[in-house]
Amino acid sequence: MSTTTFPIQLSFVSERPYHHGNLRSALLEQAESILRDQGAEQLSLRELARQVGVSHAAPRRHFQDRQALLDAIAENGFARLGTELSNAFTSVGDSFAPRVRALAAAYVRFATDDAALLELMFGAKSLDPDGPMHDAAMAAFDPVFELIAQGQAEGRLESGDPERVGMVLFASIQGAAALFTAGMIERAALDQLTVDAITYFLRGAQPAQTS
Amino acid sequence: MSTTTFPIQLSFVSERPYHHGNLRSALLEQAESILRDQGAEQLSLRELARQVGVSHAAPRRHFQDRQALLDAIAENGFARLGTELSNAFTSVGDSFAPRVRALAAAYVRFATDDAALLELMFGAKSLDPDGPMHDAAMAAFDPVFELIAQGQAEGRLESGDPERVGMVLFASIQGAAALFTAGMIERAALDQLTVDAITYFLRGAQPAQTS
DNA sequence: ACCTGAACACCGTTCAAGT
DNA sequence: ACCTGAACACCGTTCAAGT
Repeated sequence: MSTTTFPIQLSFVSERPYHHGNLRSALLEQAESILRDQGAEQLSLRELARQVGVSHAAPRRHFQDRQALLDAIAENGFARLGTELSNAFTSVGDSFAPRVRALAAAYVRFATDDAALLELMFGAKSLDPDGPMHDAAMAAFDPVFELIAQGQAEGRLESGDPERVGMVLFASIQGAAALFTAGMIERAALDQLTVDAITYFLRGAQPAQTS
Repeated sequence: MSTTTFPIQLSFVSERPYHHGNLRSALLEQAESILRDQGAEQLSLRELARQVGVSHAAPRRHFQDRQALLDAIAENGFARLGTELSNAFTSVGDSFAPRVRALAAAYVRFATDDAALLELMFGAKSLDPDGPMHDAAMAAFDPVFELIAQGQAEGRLESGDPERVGMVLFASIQGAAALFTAGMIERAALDQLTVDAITYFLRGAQPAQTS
């Protein structure tokens, strides 16, 4: 009779002995799954502990309170978003316009795949300037600003602080995803909106006509 | 000895006898105030009832559950947003560009004045197509689409479904406000971003050059 | 070091009963 | 019609105690 006969959510990540050494990651993993399926409001520490198979007080060792757990999830989210944007940037050749489309598509995919996570990430108060998560969050968007710099170097975008120029693109894509996850527009309208937002951005952010 | 000696939150709206006839609006008003100050998560039905001076079961007569209260608040929000956008549209002369700026400014003001309310409005599941609140929500943005139609009629915007064209502007302004309320950018950056979003939209949505 | 069990002060929701 | 009070099944958080 081994001690772990029940195949309780082994999940993707690990097949280690459980209970000792990786409670923290088991909690995070399960919490992310609940978040995705039920939303942040339905995420209860007690239920989470139950599903992972520990007492309701055990999570306290790893997360001081509910908010600390949510913050940790959000931080994971920014890390994953960063790698996904980075992948999109490098996996599509090196011309400017396709990269813009790939980056926007990657962001929209991330946002719509796990709307509750994105909401959590943007709801995290720790995001504000000088907050502990601000740098990690901004780092995720580095590929966007790098791309803007490329567009400027190639004369396709007006000059100026890449963060300032890129923020316009970022805001419109973020807004588009928000309209979809809020249910205001349907999937097809989101795709159309994404294309339009990119088109208008590229035309609107061109250097002033010189002829 | 009158029955109402304590001046418990008389608030703005009414000075009617209280307790009889207007519990519903008293609850809504107080709930909106709590929402603005503390956020939706801190809004407890029991505490709300306490503050309004009724038993914890009394709200049930007017709101079947917590979600119904939140939905009602969101609906009020869309109504108020509608009138504020409408006011912005009509209170600034009738030229196109100033109207765009006024509308954007009004939206940003609404969003940043009461971020928790906007989050609630966009979080309301009842927003999706065929949901009970979708029409009321879309109606609030009528001034935006009307303005787009004006821009098209004056040859300043490319033709096409005004909803499609306007959605790009709407998304970018909404995204800008979201970046601010999330704490990612500061107030000054939001103002700059709003200006840039409008500029890029106006240039990018121009009819194709014909010469 | 890591986890448990009991305890405390809250919730939302329901329902019989009061006026 | 509108509200109350008790009850139920949950919470998050804390803390002494176990191994």
